[in-house]
Amino acid sequence: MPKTLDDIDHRLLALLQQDSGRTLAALGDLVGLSPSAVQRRIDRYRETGLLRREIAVVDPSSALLAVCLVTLDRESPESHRSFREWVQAAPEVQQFYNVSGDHDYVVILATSGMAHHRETAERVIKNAPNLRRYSTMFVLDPIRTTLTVPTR
Amino acid sequence: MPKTLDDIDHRLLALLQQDSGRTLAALGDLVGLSPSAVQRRIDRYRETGLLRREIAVVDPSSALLAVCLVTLDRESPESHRSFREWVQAAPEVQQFYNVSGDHDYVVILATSGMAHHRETAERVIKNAPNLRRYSTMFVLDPIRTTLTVPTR
DNA sequence: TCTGAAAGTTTTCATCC
DNA sequence: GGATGAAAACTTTCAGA
Repeated sequence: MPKTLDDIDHRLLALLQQDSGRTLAALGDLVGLSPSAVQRRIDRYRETGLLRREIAVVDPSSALLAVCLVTLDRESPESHRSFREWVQAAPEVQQFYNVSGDHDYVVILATSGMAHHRETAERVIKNAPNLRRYSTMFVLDPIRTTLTVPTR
Repeated sequence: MPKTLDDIDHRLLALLQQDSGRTLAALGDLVGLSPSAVQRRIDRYRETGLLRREIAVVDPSSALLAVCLVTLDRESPESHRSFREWVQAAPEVQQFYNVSGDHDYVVILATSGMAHHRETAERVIKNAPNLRRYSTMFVLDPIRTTLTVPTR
């Protein structure tokens, strides 16, 4: 249970989401806290599950990104379940959302090029049972790619 | 200039994109290299710009995510430029792609709830000059949210 | 209960082989 | 690519507010 976060917590979380490579001392300077106080707060974020992990970000311009919109044929739970499992098994699936509206899923594929993309789309999406509709938008320019979410 | 990456580089980069919290010793064990050799490789990734930074990942289920598809009215460079600037200025814009196909842009908004979303969509997107079409898919379940890209 | 400071431990960095 | 010593960071503990 995340206890109520104060203003310093929000600033700290925003900083960590932008760049977690800073030292505790540097973070402390930025928010006005001692390094140990900063560390205690970060520990709490991890314990409560608010902070999941740290990752290294690779330059996305070296990859081919594609946003795929998927609609399945029916609302049968089995077809959704098997579709999810199939998609989740693919390492090329960078993001995978169940969404509201005309489509059921948004799948963002990250591949090394068009040949790899075609192979992946074929294997991961087009082979899905009960696939009704499927469209692809290729990313021409990844203007911003973050995972930042607001904490308040 | 990324020199040609060998197999160990690819494995190292995959590990770092999954979780960069590991020590050099742990990484070395996983790929069969000494800690200092691992460090040299990581330094090279940073120098060449392949590795941009490290970030902390906050649990996305605490936020309201929305995938917005945007089409502008004309191909006038000015309207695209001003739209980009306007969108880029908003901290709620988690991802922002220029894409091929019927739509011009995909914008993923991360907000604290529906009230925040409506305010943000109004401010960031609906006020755009030359906005032709705009649709929103709310994320019901963020099944996978990574920034992983293939390195080969 | 939370903060800040200091001691002990681990990791990282630079140089050498 | 590996190994070593030096520097830096992190973790733990403890005293104070």
